[in-house]
Amino acid sequence: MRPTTLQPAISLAEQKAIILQEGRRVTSYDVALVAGVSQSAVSRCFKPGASVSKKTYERVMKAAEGLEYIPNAAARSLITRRTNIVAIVVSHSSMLYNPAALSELSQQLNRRGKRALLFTMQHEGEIEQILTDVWQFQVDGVIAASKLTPAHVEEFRRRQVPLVVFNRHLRDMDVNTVLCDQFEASRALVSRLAAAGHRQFALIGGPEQNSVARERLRGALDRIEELGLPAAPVFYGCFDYSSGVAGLHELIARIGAVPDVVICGNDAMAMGCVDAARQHLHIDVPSQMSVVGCDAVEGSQWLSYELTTLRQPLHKMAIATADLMCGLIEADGEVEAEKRVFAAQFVEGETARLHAPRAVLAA
Amino acid sequence: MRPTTLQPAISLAEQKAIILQEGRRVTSYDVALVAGVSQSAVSRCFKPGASVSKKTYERVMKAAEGLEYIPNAAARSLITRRTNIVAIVVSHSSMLYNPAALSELSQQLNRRGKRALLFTMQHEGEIEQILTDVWQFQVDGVIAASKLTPAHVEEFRRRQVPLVVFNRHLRDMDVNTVLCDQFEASRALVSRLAAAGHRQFALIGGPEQNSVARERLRGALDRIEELGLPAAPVFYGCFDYSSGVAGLHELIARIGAVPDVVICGNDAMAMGCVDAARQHLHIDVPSQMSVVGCDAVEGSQWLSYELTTLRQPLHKMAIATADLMCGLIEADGEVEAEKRVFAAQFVEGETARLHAPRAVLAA
DNA sequence: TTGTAAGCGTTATCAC
DNA sequence: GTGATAACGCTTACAA
Repeated sequence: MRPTTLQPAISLAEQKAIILQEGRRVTSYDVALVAGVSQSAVSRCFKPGASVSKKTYERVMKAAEGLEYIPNAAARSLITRRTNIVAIVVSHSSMLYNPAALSELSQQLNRRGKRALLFTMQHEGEIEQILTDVWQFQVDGVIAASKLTPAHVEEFRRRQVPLVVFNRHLRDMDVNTVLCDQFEASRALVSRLAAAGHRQFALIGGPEQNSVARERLRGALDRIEELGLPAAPVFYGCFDYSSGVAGLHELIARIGAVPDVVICGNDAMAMGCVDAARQHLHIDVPSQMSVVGCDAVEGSQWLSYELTTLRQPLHKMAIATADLMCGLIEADGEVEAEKRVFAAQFVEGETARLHAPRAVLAA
Repeated sequence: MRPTTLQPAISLAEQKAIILQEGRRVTSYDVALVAGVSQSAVSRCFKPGASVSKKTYERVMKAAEGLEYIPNAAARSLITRRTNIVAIVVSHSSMLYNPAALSELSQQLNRRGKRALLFTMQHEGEIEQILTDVWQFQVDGVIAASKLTPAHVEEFRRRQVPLVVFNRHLRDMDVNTVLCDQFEASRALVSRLAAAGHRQFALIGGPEQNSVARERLRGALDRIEELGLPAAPVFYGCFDYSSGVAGLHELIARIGAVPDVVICGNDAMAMGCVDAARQHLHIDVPSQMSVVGCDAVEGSQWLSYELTTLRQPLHKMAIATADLMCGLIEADGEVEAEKRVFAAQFVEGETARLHAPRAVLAA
């Protein structure tokens, strides 16, 4: 380290010239030199709640401003073992189909003094590579909206990196989780639709590997069986609009008739299904067939759709996730894994018939 | 630093136990101890293209794997002055209304070995706070999709942090920029619509402060005037669906008649406008009135809308942005500011009449 | 309250 | 090729 000789304070302009000439960055040492104090005094001035005299503080701050000094986070984190960075791991598709979630998460983290390091993946398989990077960057924690194996979770524990799983159901894993109870929501949805007289259900689900999509399907199928309704065919889509279009055509072919109601794994597919019904097949929605989505994204409530759907309390979930994460970072050690489960909110919309018709006609 | 005594190599298990007991992280020093080499040898093994013998390399890697060692990026960046982190500054609204842009950018950066540190802002005013953070984190560069003052740009230059402005028009500023030529696209759009016989234009723009929105308006107004068409009233919305609905009502009130065509600053507003026309006002689109959007987002091409709009080559723009940024980081010094301008692609859709009717009737 | 000095975990520059 | 050793810019005992 450079000697911390305490000279009577060099002029700001002089020091600025030196820095510029040497082509280096402004350090706390430069500030100390100009302010005429020790380097550690400068450091203390930038630490909230440290003991510094008013006089010292002012001289340091003046010098710091003059030099446009800003502490180097890398150097700080090296010793504090905190980066104030939280990684968010998210798939390309959840970003496209539910951008609000990422936006909310990022905002809630920012509000708590954390920054979001974004990792997007095309395929869930890229997780290995991403985790290697995550370890390198020494992030304070990871918020994952992606599939994780027990081995991955175990590695988080070993490395003592806090992990919160967002909106994924990691069955039987002891891991912090914030999610919406898709299973229960789907069950309740089926109950309500059945009460309105719907009997033949058909399902357009998300990708088979996706845990959220799976839960939604499971809940619906579970309740359909429980109620003794006719078996519901399932079409596995990939969350995009065209899956909804293709799904409806396929399901009708399989059943050999128009189903009473189609439950879709997200809104984009539901809107595809509505459009296919109305525009390709001239089926009136909801009088001839009901369609239900999931997520209540922006466009789903626009006049051309007014989709019947389930809204996830994204804002609350983001708050819970950020709180949980910050708690874990503070705790800095063994804490019981916590699961915060939220209920989905039903959005009535205009694409499902929710009351029994005057006279229920048997087909 | 700890002494680098060269003992004959300690056993992996033993060293693991020590680390666990001391509760510290695995360092290159631990790996060196187990592999029976110097710490600097370990460092070299993790630097691509460094000169190490095969034998040393293998011993080091074996020890590293056994200890699950991963280099600490903070320590590395302290000396290399590279963090491999690029900040992306983006407003809440562009994230919601154009999530694909962020997704593409993040992906292109990842592909080039850079990570994206995400900064979202609610209001463009938060930029000050964000920049302070950006300097702290010593990011290698910043991609900004937000308004910047000349003072901000100057600070980037002073701090020698590469800056690429994405899809914003910073008039008269010497700054790297990747954007779509909104002005020209709007002019061309008006020309085409005028050729199809539209005379009375009306405009629903984005927020007045937003530079992209402003360019779109300017281009349209410019060409409308040039063609000697009737003055077009402007409604300033805020990029959301309801602005489109409100905008149409307001514009019709102002003109005292239904305009021939409404040009909207983005797709969400255009879809609002289409819905308001069809469902509130019973105006047929496009036979009685044309509506044009901008961006060609996901939902705009769905059957219920099939919006006439302008597509920005987002993928290409993201590639250009990432390339430009990486080039700047490599160059590490004075480079001429570069502006890469892309042309918007016209999407015909079904909400605008694009050919002159058989007989053009004067009102 | 303040200054001294010892790290944090790397990379880079040397001799050997 | 390899190992000492000096940075990088900061925080934090500890001594004064």
